[in-house]
Amino acid sequence: MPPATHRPSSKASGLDCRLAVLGADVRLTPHRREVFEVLAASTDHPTATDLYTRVKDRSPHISLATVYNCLDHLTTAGLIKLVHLERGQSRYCANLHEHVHFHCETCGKVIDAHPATDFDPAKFWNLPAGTKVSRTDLAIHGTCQNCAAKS
Amino acid sequence: MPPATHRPSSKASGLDCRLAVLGADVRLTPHRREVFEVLAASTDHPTATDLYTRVKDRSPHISLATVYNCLDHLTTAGLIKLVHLERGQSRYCANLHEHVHFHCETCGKVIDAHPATDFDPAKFWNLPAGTKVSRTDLAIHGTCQNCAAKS
DNA sequence: CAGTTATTTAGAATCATTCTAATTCTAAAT
DNA sequence: ATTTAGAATTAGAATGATTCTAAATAACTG
Repeated sequence: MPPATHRPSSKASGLDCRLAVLGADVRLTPHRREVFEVLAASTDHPTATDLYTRVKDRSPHISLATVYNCLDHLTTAGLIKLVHLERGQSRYCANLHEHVHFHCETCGKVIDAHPATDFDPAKFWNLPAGTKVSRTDLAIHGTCQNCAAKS
Repeated sequence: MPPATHRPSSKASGLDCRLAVLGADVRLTPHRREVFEVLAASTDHPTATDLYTRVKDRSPHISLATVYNCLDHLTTAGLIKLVHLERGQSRYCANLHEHVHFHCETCGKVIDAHPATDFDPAKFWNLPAGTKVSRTDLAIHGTCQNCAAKS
């Protein structure tokens, strides 16, 4: 094994690659890496406590405060997204492709939906002149396939 | 003055008119009416505690729990909208015209933006077959005119 | 290696919201 | 007008999510 570098994050990996591409400025500590990896492996838009539970399986001593802290740093760095769909816990998402969230009001499930065609919000809404857009969040609420079939 | 009817809400007014149009099913108690009126007169997407403060000027004995309760009923009835833009307090909005929310990440201000052209989310995103859409919430985050000018 | 800075931790604190139980109000029936 | 059942309101307690604090640990810089 090669000698350890100062930063555990400086090795080549999918995550570092992503870091490089995005020019994100986070020090990738082992905990941050783990939180990211667990989130990236999740498709269910987990909450902070969901992630805490999952990460504890690998790092039993991690604290909830650290999970929040890691999530904040990863969000600020643009490596993950924070999603607010309803009252209560925030949810997180590691899908950085352009997408929107479908939220089932019956079972609570959240599904990523990808664009069928180009979408530029500035084309559709009259924003005041001089407004700078940094990101858009579209949430589509309704009933999912499964729940619709049951009723 | 004509004799009082059983329901104070049964008189003609802008609000009743709206109720009739929407076929909403809420008993419009004086508190609910006041919460609605105060929200309708606000353009700043107030939180529950903002509204509590404002309504107290007219009804000093109203409780925060009642404000929450009124807001829940008005939301369920479709008379107002609940908006989740960031972590923390929910915001409310009495603008029922089709619109989206622009959120300034610098000053926190929320501005309604109205459509420049038709917008049908189903045209733009690939939702699973069988999905039923009940509503869409688009939040555009960025820097407002004022804040952009300052920096 | 020593000094400085960032991260992590456990637990306390805070904030937003919901719940509870008692009370008051409303609408309809007597 | 009185009674009744159900809904609305209240104050305060309880809950849940998140943030803060201070101490301990780990990582980077010179």
